[in-house]
Amino acid sequence: MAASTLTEVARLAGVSPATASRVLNGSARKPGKDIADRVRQAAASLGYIPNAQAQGLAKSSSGLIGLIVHDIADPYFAAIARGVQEAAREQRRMVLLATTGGAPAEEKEAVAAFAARRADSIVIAGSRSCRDEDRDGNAELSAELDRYCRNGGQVAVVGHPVVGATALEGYHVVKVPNQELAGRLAAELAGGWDGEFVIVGGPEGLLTSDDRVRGFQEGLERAGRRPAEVLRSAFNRSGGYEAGLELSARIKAAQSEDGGTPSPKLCIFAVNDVMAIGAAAALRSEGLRIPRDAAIAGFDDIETLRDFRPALSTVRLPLEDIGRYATRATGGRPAGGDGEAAEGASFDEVTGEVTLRRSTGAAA
Amino acid sequence: MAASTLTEVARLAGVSPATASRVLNGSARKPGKDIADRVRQAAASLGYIPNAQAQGLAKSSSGLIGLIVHDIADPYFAAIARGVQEAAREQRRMVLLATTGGAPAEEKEAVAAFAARRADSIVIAGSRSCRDEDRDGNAELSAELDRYCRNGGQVAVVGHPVVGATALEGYHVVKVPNQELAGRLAAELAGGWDGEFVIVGGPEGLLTSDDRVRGFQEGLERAGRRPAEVLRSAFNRSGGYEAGLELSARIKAAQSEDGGTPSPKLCIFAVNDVMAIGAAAALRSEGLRIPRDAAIAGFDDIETLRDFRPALSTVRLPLEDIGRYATRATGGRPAGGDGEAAEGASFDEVTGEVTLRRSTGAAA
DNA sequence: AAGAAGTTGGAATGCGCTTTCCCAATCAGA
DNA sequence: TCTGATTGGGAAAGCGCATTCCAACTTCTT
Repeated sequence: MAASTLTEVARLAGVSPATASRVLNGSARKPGKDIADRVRQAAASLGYIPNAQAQGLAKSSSGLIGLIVHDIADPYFAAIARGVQEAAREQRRMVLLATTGGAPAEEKEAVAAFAARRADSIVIAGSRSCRDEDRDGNAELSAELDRYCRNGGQVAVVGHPVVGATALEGYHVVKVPNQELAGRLAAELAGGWDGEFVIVGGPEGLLTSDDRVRGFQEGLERAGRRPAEVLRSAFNRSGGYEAGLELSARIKAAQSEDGGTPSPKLCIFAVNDVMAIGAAAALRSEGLRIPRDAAIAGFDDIETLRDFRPALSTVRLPLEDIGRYATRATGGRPAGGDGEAAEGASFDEVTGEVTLRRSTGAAA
Repeated sequence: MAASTLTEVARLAGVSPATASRVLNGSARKPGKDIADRVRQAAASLGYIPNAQAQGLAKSSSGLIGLIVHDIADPYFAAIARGVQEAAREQRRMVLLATTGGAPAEEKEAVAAFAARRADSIVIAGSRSCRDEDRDGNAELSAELDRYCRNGGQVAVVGHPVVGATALEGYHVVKVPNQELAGRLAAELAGGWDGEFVIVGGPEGLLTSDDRVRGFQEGLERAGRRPAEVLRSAFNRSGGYEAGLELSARIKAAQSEDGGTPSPKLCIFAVNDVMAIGAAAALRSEGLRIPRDAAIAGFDDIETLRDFRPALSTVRLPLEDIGRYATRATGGRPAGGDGEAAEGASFDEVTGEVTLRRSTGAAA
């Protein structure tokens, strides 16, 4: 028994399908009150649920918004997803989810799949990559996005524009000032710290990581410090853990070396919170204490990690808002509405806030 | 410029749409090699992307799977979502996401929306509620689910069956032995603890919470302990925090009361990890230490929380698997396949594992 | 009071694709 | 060489809905 159709409802109500359609779905033309009631009643008694696919086909628009993340279980993406979800709800649209592990080739597949489903818009979160191995993937991805936009799709990407993408109409970027914020973090850290700095970064070519590394170095330079060494590992907790082990060894070596007088301590900047937590776990597993033996800071201010002790110094990013903005950017009228300039690509920018806590020796 | 259509491809290839359809999408009939190549080439040169809506309409099946969670940013749901997503990928389907905050009425809306989109199946995660205020919502939800199943939809719910739902064909439940596991946790805890127990639970009527509370009490009883007092608050971090404040006051009072000789310490069981973390944060903010002044245990073993110190005793649940199983249960052939019995509703069961850690004084 | 302007419901068309059903061509068997 | 069985491609009928165009009314206007 398939679900009942508009035609059945119409027949039961003794009207034409056209009329039934008009009353059941917001059409410009409102049929007479009595007829409308009859139709509505018929629909209710049949348990009629409009077929969104058919509606979509007829109107060529689906009420769908595609969300692309690296990993939905990563709290960073989960937070963004929440924002997207909320905004989608406001706009009475549903979100389609795709996870790609961050590979541009996979992302291209996801875009194609969304396009096939005629999603009205697509939100892409997760660091862009410009690594060599991703060159082809990026090219495919941007080609796919181009096509999607040209066919009237809206896309918003969080952070960086897709590598190689041309800025056509319907292409939005929610910019995240990673570099600047990392610089500010470095500056504030440098203000209260005499020791060396070391950066735990993701693989080279991951734009988000690179930006944060670069910004941090700039911040150090402005503060008159020498550049920090950069350790590279995976952009997740285990990457942080590995780097942490490496650093533990160094710290211990340094400690035993200079016998009594402790050398200036190390301050570790991990380019995101989960890496920082991983690194912290590694230090701890090696018997080191934070911030006694080393300070540590992250980036993102992941909610679930706020109860971590010692509280992690980090840069708060309005993750949920980012998701919301990205969604809204793709949301309203197609283009050139009443609002601000809306020709071609649009760029939103959010901001963050340096948040010093115990892990770098801050008071609270 | 709308995306190109099958007909255009067919025209370019000089064949009929029927033939084009047959070669481009897995049909039983395979056209001749030369023709197939021509069609494929035409499709490639046009950048043809099949319109999934139209396909869905024609075949009445969408390749969509709906996922309903309370909150996608909650790590519990995020983990389940990851499992669902993975399984969906295996089945070459896409997931539609809906968040409801746990209200049955909202869940009903979500089911209706999924039904409208003709999702092939629906996975519902998140505790069922049997509170009075949700009575109507539950009734609507189960009616909606019934209809959905009767129309050939597959639904899998995690934990408990939907309150009031009848077990028809296509209705699956992935059972989580909350009660038993909580009992085991209580037993193990009682083995190494002399003091009192207190339970921090969610609102009464939240089935998952209730089960865990009940199981814990049973475990205590079997261990010859008296039943624990139950504090109720919200089923999230802030609920845990509030309860934690309340408990802090009591602990302090008790401590000051019996001057030197410390009274037996309190062991707090929070019915999920985030509540436990909240409670722990509250104790800490009141200057209490764990496990020195009180022990604490949670439930779920949320991944992001594993680096929390002191490490949280908890019950590990295979969250990702749960999502996977639920998805697979709705996945394969409609019913009565080659596998096990498949008439009517089906029930899968996962299991968990008590994991004692530092927060309750365990060695490591 | 008669024609213009505005309503209101219905018939018909099309969205893009799948899937019978049909027909011409090919092949095996006799 | 002819018949019956296959095969391979095309024509056409929907899938369920929105929407344009029409026809039949109703309400104003002068």
